[in-house]
Amino acid sequence: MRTPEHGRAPKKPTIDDVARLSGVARTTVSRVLNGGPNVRDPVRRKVLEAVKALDYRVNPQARSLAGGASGVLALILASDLDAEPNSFYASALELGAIRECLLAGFQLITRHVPQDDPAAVQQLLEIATSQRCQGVILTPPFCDNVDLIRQLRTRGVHLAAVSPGGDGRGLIDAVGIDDEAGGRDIARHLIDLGHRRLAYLSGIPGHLSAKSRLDGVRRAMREAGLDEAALVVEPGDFTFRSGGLIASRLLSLSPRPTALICANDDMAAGALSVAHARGLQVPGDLSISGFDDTPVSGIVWPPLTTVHQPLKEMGGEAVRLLSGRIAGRDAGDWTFRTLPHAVVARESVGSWAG
Amino acid sequence: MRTPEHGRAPKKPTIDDVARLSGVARTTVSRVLNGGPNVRDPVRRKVLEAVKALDYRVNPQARSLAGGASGVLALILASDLDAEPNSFYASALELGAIRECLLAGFQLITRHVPQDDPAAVQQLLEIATSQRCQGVILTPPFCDNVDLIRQLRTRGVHLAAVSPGGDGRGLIDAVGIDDEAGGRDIARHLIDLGHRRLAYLSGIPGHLSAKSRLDGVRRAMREAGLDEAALVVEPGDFTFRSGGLIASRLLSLSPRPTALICANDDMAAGALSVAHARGLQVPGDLSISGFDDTPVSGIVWPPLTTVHQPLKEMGGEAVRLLSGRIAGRDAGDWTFRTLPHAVVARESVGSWAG
DNA sequence: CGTCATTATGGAAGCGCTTCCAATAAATCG
DNA sequence: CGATTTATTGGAAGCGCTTCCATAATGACG
Repeated sequence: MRTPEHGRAPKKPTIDDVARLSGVARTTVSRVLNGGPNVRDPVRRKVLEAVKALDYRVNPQARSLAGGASGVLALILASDLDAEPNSFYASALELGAIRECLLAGFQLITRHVPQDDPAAVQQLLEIATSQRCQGVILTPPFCDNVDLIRQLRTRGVHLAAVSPGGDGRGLIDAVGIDDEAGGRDIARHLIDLGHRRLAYLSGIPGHLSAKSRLDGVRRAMREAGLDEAALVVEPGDFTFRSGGLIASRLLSLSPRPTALICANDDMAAGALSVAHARGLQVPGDLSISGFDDTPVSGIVWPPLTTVHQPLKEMGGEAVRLLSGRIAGRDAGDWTFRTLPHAVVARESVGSWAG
Repeated sequence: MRTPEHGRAPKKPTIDDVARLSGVARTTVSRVLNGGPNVRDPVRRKVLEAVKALDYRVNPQARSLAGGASGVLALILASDLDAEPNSFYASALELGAIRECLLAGFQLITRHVPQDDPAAVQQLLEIATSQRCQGVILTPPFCDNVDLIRQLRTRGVHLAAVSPGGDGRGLIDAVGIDDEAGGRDIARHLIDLGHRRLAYLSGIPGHLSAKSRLDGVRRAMREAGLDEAALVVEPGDFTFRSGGLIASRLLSLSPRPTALICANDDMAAGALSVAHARGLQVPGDLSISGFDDTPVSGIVWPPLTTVHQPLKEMGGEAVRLLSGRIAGRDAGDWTFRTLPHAVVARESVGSWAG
């Protein structure tokens, strides 16, 4: 186990080697390495030279052990190991988080946890404790699980949420867009273009922020003087498949809706496929809008009109919130950081003269 | 840093607590925990009970430090932090690798490294050494970089490759499909359907396995008695964007190709968009095939005929190869494990009577 | 039963680092 | 310029675990 057959695993230099070479105590080297105060410039320089000469790197395992901080953050995503790989939504969040972790010196582990599994909470606690995570980033619907939040806190883990629903906001540091406004904006966009028969393809029930989007859609209808009871709402689960399934159902209605507002881009893509399969022109016969502005919206034809969410920034910001708490920089009330959203008009939505 | 304001970071039990409670020595507990030999059953049981009673988890940092093995593997993917998030290709590989890591008790870190950056090699070495990785999984085009392989080996890192090109196979444990056969199969599929004017949208130049696919396409043409010089080959970079760009160029040719063979699904999706934009019917006026069978192929319209690659299995197998070497189970010659591929016929390819 | 090979268990020394605390050098001040 | 502060440095004690080596218990055997 110690000696690979090929390439003789060269002995790595330790902090003591650096100390010896630069003629100072180990403590001083540690101070230099960690940007501690009270080190005179010539000493610092000497140490840094030795570090370079030896090509020394701190051993993160040793540092964690001694420092009592694992430096590990976890990003918890809802999904299933056996299901499709990362949706773009998850990837974007992860990318933003990783980048920030690199900067802040944290290590990020990403875990996909089945959302409807009753053992999910247990599994999550297991991840957090067995990896000795210092912080956990919760995404919907986990971030809306008050019990889970409490249990993680009890274990001394710091928490941040991405797009928590109404309740979560007072309980946890969080980042997100104004979902209600997002829903209103996209609906108003459609209404302004003349659409009157709208349908909403929603995500999973427990997803509160997606619920807010629906509230926003309803508000837009009220504001436009439309009967919000006329809005057809169909529950889905954010997948391409469910988007298609729901769309099939909706397109058999008569009169059929002229615009489908989807809770995310994947569902919109599914709806789009069904429209194509039925020979409907998009947007001529039917308009379809997505949500998130993931790359999916640019890949399908026609490209999706959607609501942009700055996912990478959201991932990064979540890490920043966490690192603030961990360092003890921030204290006191939970923060909710609202990031800007925007309707991105592409070709999947057109005007309706009906 | 030690005392979060909320939730008082309860002191976690250590191996000594377990030892004390079960009335044995720390060594014995360690033995039980690591499945060591020479522990009598009653003792083992006692220890396990104590573990459960205390809800004890080993501290991975301490274990690494003492054991001299970080337990960290790295998956290196070519891309750019600022570019689009993980393509599905990368995600699938990652997913497979993570799953296997969970089983084998390793921790996986995924890093996206810019492929054309001259500093990429340096960056890679930095990742491997600073994280003290025990093993690194290289994907194209990194797995074809002989110099990189050598340098990592010198540092005592174990290596495995996904889809290395011809050269890489003798240098490193690897997993992949028979790319040449994949290329031949998809080309033959097209040829059998009557297509004669074929074009190939290739990936980046250094990507040897994609090169093999092209060789396969050529072979299929030869075998069908076609002039392989008639194959138009256009260099791309595996992105949606480049697929579109190249397709625009190709579709202005006259006579224009009747089928576009793309080096991956993303490029095929890009080509598909351009075809739509030009009002071409797919597959009526033009057939388009992808490669990889990522979810993209199901999302676009019409769904892509493509070559399935078992990406998740490949990611998992790479980890297995690595873990075999690390444990010293395997020794001797490098393994190349060939996994099955398959042409998946969907709607983006049709017959050509021309 | 004594003897020797086995099998189980425990003691103790680190792994490489941070950090508390004491010690020393430099700076400040009346 | 001696007495205090204050800025720098070093010593030493662990962090929680694995592992080498010694010791004790058990089993095999004639």
